[in-house]
Amino acid sequence: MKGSFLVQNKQITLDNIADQVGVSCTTVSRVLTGQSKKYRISDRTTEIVQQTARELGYVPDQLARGLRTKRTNTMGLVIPDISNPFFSTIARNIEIQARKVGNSIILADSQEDTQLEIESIRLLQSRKVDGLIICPVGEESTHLKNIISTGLPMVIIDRYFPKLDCTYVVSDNYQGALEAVDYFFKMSHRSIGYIQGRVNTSVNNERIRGYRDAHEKAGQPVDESLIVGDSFGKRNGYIGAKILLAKTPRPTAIFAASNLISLGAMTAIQEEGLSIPDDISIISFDEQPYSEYLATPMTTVAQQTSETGEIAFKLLQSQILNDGKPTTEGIVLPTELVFRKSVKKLNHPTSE
Amino acid sequence: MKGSFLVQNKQITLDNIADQVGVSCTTVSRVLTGQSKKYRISDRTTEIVQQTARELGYVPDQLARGLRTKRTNTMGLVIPDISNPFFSTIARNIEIQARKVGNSIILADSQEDTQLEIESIRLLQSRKVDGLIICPVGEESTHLKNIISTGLPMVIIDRYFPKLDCTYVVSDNYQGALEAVDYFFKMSHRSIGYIQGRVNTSVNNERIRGYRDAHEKAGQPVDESLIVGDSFGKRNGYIGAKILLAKTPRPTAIFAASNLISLGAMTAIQEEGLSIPDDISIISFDEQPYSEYLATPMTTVAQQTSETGEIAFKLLQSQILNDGKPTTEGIVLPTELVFRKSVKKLNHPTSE
DNA sequence: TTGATTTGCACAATCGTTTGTTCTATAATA
DNA sequence: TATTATAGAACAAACGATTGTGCAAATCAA
Repeated sequence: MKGSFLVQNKQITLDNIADQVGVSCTTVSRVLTGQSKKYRISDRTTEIVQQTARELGYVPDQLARGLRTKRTNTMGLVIPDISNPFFSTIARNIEIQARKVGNSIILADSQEDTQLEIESIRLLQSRKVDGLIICPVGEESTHLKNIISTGLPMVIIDRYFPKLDCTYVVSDNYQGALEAVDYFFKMSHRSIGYIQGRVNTSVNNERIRGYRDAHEKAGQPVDESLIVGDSFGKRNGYIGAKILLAKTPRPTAIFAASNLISLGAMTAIQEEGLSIPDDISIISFDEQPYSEYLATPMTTVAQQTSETGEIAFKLLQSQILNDGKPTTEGIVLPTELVFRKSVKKLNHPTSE
Repeated sequence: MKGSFLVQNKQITLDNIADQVGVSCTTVSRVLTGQSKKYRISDRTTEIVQQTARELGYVPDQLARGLRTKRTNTMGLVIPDISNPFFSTIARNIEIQARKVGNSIILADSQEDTQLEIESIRLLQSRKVDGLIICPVGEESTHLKNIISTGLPMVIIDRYFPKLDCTYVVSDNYQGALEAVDYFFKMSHRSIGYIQGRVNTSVNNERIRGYRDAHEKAGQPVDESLIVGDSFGKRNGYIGAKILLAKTPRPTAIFAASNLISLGAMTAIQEEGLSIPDDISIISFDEQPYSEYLATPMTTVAQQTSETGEIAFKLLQSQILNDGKPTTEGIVLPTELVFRKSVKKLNHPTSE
């Protein structure tokens, strides 16, 4: 019984409606796209067409429509790891904005791999997305340049490329890092380790710049050996912390470049039998829902993730409406240092 | 200069290639879809066509292709909140599997709203997805029944509907809850609060059943007033915990139905000046990357999120290949109780 | 009544692919 | 040499929607 004679229902088309009403499919199309007035379709006809369309449960075929109009109302989203709350929050807000205006999002997870990123883009192009929102994984940008030359509207999020003529939405990584390290100095720390993310990305470069400038402001030289690490992942946090903690004298503070890095660092700290903030202070980039619930509530550099998503979508949309030409160079969003318990005030500077 | 005379590059089509090579577009199509042998296209022609396709940078138009073949190699994914790590992990694994076979995922966030869920489904249908993976938000299922009668392949994840003839992938919520509450009893707890999620969902029903059966096994009556709450969100966790903690005598343990619920509960516990596990023990559904780093490392019921995504996609795919007819009734994945520090062993039962 | 307008709609091409069928040389067979 | 196979490729019709233009009938002006 159950579904054994199931037959794939046939799709209702404009022609079906046209036949039933006794008009041409042209007329049906014009009615259903709200162009009755423009093409002088009588009120009576308009009424009947709408009625039967409703009765038949007509759903426009976006493939056919897109083929003809060259607009799919679909955008591609390429991010390195959708399971990372930082990105999934961005994704969510992009999707919400998109749906508000009847657009859909095709999601591609590049898995932190430039090759997969390139493939993803190809796939999205073949699906005729109207535009692209992308968080590029690496320092490589020639494939991005290619997209631009293609005329496909694009906005880059989280990272940006100085030489690329492409709208971007990023956090003020420089300011965020500067404030964090400033704060360490204010709390009398002098030896501050930095576990960085992927090197040569704008994100990382800017944060390092902030780290350095904070040192300069404080009149402290930068100890290059205190800058460790090479990715935004948890494992790198663990390794980086291990290295820092093994140094003598041990740094009194760690600045972690991502939420995952700080998680990894916490494991290392725990293993060394040290405690936060008594033995070691820590500030982490990326505010998370759980930040305040950690063993020691974490002082973090919060980025505006929701806003990033919303703004990115709106910029992309305006670029699409502007014939594909960018309407803005880019937007940088301020960060906020949220103070909690993971930084200890030292009584006296630890270094000479 | 930069891009001011930018012109949207024209799309390369089969016809373009055909013209250049001097064959018909039929031939080009057949070569490029690997049907040279089948249609006896000479090796020479095959070679040249492939060559020029490459040179011209041909990318097939999936819209046109889909229009003709009725297959888009695109699937819809509808989930209540992509920013929730539980769902984003599932989403990630779905996407990874999908891309392995050249499929794309259109993401829709229903925002825990049945109305939006219905709209999302409509939108996905109009985009001609080959199938749907959905985590329905509510207890309502008539719109799902409609999809099934439409013949659109679908698999439901996380939740399921007994009366619906649709493949599902869920966790063994009953077993997970049973083990957790069992464990509480083993640790001599007798008064165990349960902060539930959305009522009348299969997830919640099963967990409550586990909660009850564990009581029965232990020969303990269920105090209905200890079952509180009505959603999987953080706010509900806070409110639920507030209510439980205000009771006299205060329950000695709380079972939280989601990661967000336990986060909210922790705020309440903190506000009451209580500490975990000394004053109150807690077990939370959903293992998270941060679970072990919490103020008190959290004992959790871990679900197989990655596997859920991977399996869901594969089931959907096999259903599609099977002419839309389900190949399995459904799959339930075991949970695992991961022991940490948030449950205290009581020395003697607290109640009579 | 005649010509000019307006009203209301239909024709047919088009978007880029796929695919069942047909067509034309050439090679094989008798 | 006449006939039949076969290899190699082209024709043309879809798929479902949009859209510039054309064409009657109805209305109006004179």
